Amino acid sequence: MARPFDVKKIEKKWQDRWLEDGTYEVDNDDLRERYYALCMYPYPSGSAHQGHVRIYTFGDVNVRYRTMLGKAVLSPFGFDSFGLPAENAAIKAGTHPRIFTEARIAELKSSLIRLGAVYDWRREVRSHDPETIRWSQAIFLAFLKAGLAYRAEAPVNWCPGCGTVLANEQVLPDGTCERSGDLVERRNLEQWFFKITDYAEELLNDLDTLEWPERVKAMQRNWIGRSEGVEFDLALTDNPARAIRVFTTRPDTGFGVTYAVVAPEHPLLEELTTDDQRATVTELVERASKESEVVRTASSEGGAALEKRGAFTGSHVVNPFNGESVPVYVADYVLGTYGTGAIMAVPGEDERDHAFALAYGLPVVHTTQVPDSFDGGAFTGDGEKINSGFLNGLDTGQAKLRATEYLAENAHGDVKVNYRLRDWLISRQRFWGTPIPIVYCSNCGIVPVPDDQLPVLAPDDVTMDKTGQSPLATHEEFRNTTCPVCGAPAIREADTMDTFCDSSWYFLRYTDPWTPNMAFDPVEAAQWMPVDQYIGGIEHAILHLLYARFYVKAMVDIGFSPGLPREPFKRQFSQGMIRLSGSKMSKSKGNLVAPEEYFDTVGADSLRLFHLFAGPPADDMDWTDQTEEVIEGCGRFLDRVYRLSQYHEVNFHEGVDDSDQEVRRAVHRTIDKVTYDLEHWGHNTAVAALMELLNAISKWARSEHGAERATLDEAVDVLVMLLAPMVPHVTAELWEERHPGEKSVHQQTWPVADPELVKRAKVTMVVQVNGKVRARLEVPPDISMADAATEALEDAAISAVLAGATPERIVSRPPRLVNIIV
RNA sequence: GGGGGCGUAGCCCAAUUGGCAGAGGCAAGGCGCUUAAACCGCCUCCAGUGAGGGUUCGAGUCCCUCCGCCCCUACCA
Repeated sequence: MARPFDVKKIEKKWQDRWLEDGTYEVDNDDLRERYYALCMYPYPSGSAHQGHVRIYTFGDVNVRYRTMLGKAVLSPFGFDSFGLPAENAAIKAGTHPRIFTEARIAELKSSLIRLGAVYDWRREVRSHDPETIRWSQAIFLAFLKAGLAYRAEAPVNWCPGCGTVLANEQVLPDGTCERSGDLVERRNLEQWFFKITDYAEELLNDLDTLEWPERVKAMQRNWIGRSEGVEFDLALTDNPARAIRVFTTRPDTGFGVTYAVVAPEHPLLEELTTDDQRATVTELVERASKESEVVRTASSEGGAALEKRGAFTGSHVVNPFNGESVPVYVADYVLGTYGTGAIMAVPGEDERDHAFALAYGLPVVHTTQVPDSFDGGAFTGDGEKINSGFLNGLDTGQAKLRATEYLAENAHGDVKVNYRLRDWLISRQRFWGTPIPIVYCSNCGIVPVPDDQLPVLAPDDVTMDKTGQSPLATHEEFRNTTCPVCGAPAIREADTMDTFCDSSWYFLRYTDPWTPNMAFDPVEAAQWMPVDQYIGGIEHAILHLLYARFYVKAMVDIGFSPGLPREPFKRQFSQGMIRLSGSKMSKSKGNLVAPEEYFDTVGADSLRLFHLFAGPPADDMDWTDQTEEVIEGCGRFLDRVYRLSQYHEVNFHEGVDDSDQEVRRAVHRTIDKVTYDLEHWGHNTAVAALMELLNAISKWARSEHGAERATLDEAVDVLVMLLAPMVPHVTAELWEERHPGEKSVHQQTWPVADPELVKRAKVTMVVQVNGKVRARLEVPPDISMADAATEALEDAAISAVLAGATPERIVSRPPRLVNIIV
């Protein structure tokens, strides 16, 4: 038997119709209840791969399902079209990144349309469009004006061979450049930052209000990394007026301080270094400053094991707890960017300090009673204080409090909360990004480009390679300008903004890309926001989602978009990734499986159904040898639906009987099940339930006894409607065949289960004796505890087993089970 | 090192959240249809839940210990 329908023909037919009719376009004055459905806008890497298919299928099911629930669904799409790959590809191919990027966008768009995913394309946003650039720049300037943007020196990866700055991803684990193989160095450049740390506390606290996967929230919490402790002074032994300020979360271990450490970047290092130590200190500082971040971290498989390198500065400080003088070291394991850039070292209770102490022959003192089983070097657990003067005998918690008070009185101690989160470095020494709209004037300093001169657009004729600096810096015409304030000759900023800036507000632009002279009308945005369901890859769990949250909070606070909720994404979902032979399927890994061949053969509906059915949406999925067969199985299921819908080989009888009632019940239970599953990300079990329903209807309708006509009509209509969000083409076609002249299935109202029909008339209750199943009884679902027990005891099989014994205890859990203990 | 997750038929996965281990699918085998094969239809086979212990009338589910795999993060004091 051949396939009952022409897949390619009907898929094309409906895709054209959805586009032509604007079926999924929604206007801002729509009176229905609003729903904002959003998938993360993708970097346009070319035609879709299975990862795209998966996310956009989930997204599309949501859009179509919410629409059938009667909502005005905002379903926009756009492209994160700035970025490094386009720039590199353009350099390689000798073309312009825009040409390259727009060709990739066209490919991806075409894949999406062939997948049957529907969007309001009128609202399309692309990062590299001049209007988008304009508003990305306006937001930057608003941040600058509000004091949320500032300039500071920061290290970058510098490749001497390429004469350019590299992103961390371009540096290989051994610290060499992926293209030239040269050893990458660290260089300090003046760069722009956003003060995201101002929002650390709120970003952390508001996580509790979000309906996001726990693992994503956990990742953000770890990234923000709040820690409470004490900051205090370690006075110099030789000059008590001077002190090194340190931060610790373990003030209780103060008596165990046997040395102190400052970071190589510490401002006091110069002063601390004595002449006889200068040579070694300088050597260490130089080495540390040259090494790229990648090298510093790449070899750190299991951080604590990393070799600790340092040098004695020649100075000593006084431990405020016991008055002892301890040496000050400089070491690269202390970071200049965290806390105060200096620490008190407690080798008895900190593993890193212990490793350093061991390497440099420094004493180790334990201030916590270690358990008998402990045989390691540093004990980081809690316990009774020892060797700790006035803290002796206290537990860790009490000792922390007492030590904090002591430091406040004796060492300028202050309770302090530190965050791991750093300010966001947004400068990129790249061409293919949003230019930072700043001019440097020798008279006026840093001058923002006035609003009426936005957007600042990069010229097209820029050399992108081997320049020694940002590509834009080499373009004289762009670079040389006049100061907007005083009119004197001035220099334009040549760096571009991190592409995460673009993706931090694109979802606001979607809500109103039309109003002239505005990024979006805040009133319109406030009507749609927050996003009701945001879907995207787990790889964006931290940065993108955190930056976007920061942007929205900041934009509200500075008055750029008043009235918006402070959290942009109410519900977030991260679908699992697809693996091929063990590694993530991605363009960079070159292990893609293109969906196009499936569109041409089994069709988009079958492929969609496969992705929905393959497993729990949040779980990773392996693309295996068997996958092909499962996809075909999904196609077979659709064929069976099609034949059933046409009443192929179906028999009929007159009048409604028990068999018809049973099917009606199955239909309504399935409505319940599928609705629940779509709300709770159980797409795989929803599909299974629909397969089960098809089996049930099919068996009944094709039996000799046959089906009652109206019952079958309802059953098949419901089946088609429940399937519609998942397999939109075939269901649209079937609905049209079954209901010519009526509105499309996608405009139908989502079926509602009749509670009376969902209830089961009879339930099988298991009767156990001592945990062993001895009988099964058909009982009403609302049977009482007492009745359940009575019926169980009265059962012939049970009394036979009991043989007159008196039950010691009867556990009655109606209507599922009764367990008789003798 | 820290955080999160997973482990159930040959394979992908269910299990009403503590109540009969099996819903769905793939594969395999058989039968029917067919000149034959594919397609199609019907049927069958297959695990006691990674290992061990605990709580409970009852554990795949809760709690400990261990094993294996995956993801994130990492010298953050």
